[in-house]
Amino acid sequence: MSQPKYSTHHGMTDILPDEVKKWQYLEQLIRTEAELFNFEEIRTPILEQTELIVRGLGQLSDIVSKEIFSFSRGDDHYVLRPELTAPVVRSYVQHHLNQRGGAQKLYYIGPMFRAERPQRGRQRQFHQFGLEIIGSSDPIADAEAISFMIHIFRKVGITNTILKLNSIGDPASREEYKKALKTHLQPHYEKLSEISQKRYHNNPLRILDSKEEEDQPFIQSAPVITDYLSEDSQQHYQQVKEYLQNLGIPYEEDPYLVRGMDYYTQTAFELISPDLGAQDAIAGGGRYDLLVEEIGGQPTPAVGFAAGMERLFIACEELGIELGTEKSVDVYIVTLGERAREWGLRHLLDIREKGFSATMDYLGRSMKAQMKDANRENANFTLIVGENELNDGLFILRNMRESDEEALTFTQILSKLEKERDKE
RNA sequence: GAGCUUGUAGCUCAGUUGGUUAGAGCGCCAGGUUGUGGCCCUGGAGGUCGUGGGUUCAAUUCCCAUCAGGCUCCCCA
Repeated sequence: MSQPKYSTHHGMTDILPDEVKKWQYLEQLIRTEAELFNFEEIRTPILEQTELIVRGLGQLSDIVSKEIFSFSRGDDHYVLRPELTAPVVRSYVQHHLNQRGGAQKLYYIGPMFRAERPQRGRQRQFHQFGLEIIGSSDPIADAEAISFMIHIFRKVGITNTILKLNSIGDPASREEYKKALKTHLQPHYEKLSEISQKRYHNNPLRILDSKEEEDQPFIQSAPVITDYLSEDSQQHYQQVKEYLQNLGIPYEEDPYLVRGMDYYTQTAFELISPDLGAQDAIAGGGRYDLLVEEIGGQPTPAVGFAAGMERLFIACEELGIELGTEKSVDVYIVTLGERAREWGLRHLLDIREKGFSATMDYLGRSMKAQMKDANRENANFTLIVGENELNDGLFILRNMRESDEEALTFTQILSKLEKERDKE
C-alpha cells in the first residue's frame, strides 16, 4: 500500500473503533475489581522529571540507559514515563499521602513509553495497569498485590499462567549474596559474556538474568540468593508463600528471578504466559522498600505490580477469548423526505432522553440504504417515518431481530421500548 | 543496538520466469423491489504493486538503500 503523508511514529499504534471495545471492557473490569479490592485510582502526568526516573529506576538499568524518551525545555528535563511506580511514589511523597493514614492502596491504568525496537507485544507506547501498596511491610500486602494481579487475569479467562516467585532480600543480605556471587564468578570472569562482564562490576545480580549461552553453566552452579537471606527476609518470604498457598495461587520458585529496576527488595515476581512468544512476561512486580526514601520521603515499605495490557490482549487472542461486546444501537430512525428528517432529528433526543441509544442517516440515502445501514449498525429497532406517518401520527416501529413491525404513536413507541428493556 | 524475514485494493491474499488496460474473496457504493435490512443477482468506485535510487529499449518483478510490520537476540509489561 502506498505510504500516507503522515503516520504514527515507529512503534506507536492507533486503537481503532473496532478494537476499542475490548479496551473499554478491560479498563472497566480493572476499575470494578480494583474498587472491590478497595483500591483507589491515581493519575499522574505523562511527563516526569528526568531526575526522578533516573534516581528511581537506576542509572544503569536498561530502561534508563537506553529506552527513555526525553527532551529539555529551558532548564527543565522531561521524560515520557516508562513505568509508573516511581511517579506514583513521587506523588505519594509530594502530596504527603501518608497523612491520609494507613497504607495507601492505589491503582492505575495508562500509557507508558519506552524507546525499544518494536515487535509483537512490545510497542514504544504501550499500556499498563497496576497497583501500588505504599506503607505496609506486611507480607499480606505482597499477597494482596499478587492476588489482585492473578484475579484480573482469571476474570478475563487467562488461567494458564505461571507465577514465578523469588526473594532478593533486604540490602544487607543482598550485599552478602553479591559478594558470594562475585566470588563464585571470579575464576570464570574471562569466559563470561561481554554484558555479564560489565554487570559483574555494575550490578552482578543481573547476570542471573542473562540469556547468553556462555553464561549458563556459571549461572546454574551459582549460589542461590535465598540461602543468603537474613532471618527477617526469610520469614517474610516464607509468609508470602504461605499466604499464596492459602489463596490457592500456585507459584514456581525461581531463585534466579531478578527484576530490571534497581528499587526492588525482598519479594520479586513475574507472571509468565506461554501464549506470548518472546515477550512472555505479562505482568511483574515486587517489593520496593527503599524507593520512597530514595525519592525523598520517610523510609516507607511498599509493594506493587504492573501488567501489560497489549500482552494481555495477545494472550486472549491466542486463547480465543473475545472481550467486549458487539456494537449495537437501540433505535435507528429511517426517514423519507425532508419533513421526516426534521422530525427524526428532534425525536432522536426524546429517545435518548429515555436512555436508549439512537441514530439516523446523515447522508440523505434511500430507504433501502438506510435499512442496510441499520442492519450494519446492529439496530434493535428501526423507526420508519415518511409523509404518511407524519400525517396520521402513527409511526412504524420495526423489530429488526423479529422482523415484524407495527404502527404506533410516538408515546406508545417509547413505552414499548421501555417494556422491551424491562424484559431483559 | 544485532540477525533473519515480509511489504500488491479498506481487509485477507493470488499473480507477474522483466513486456501493451494488475486479479480474487470480503468490505464499500448503486441498481434489481419509484417506502423496508440480513440471502441472492447485476454493475461501479477503489492500486503510480511501501518509498527513493540503480540496471534495462522496458521494472510491480532484478540490484542497492530506506521506511514499516513480523520472528529471534537483548531487555521488559
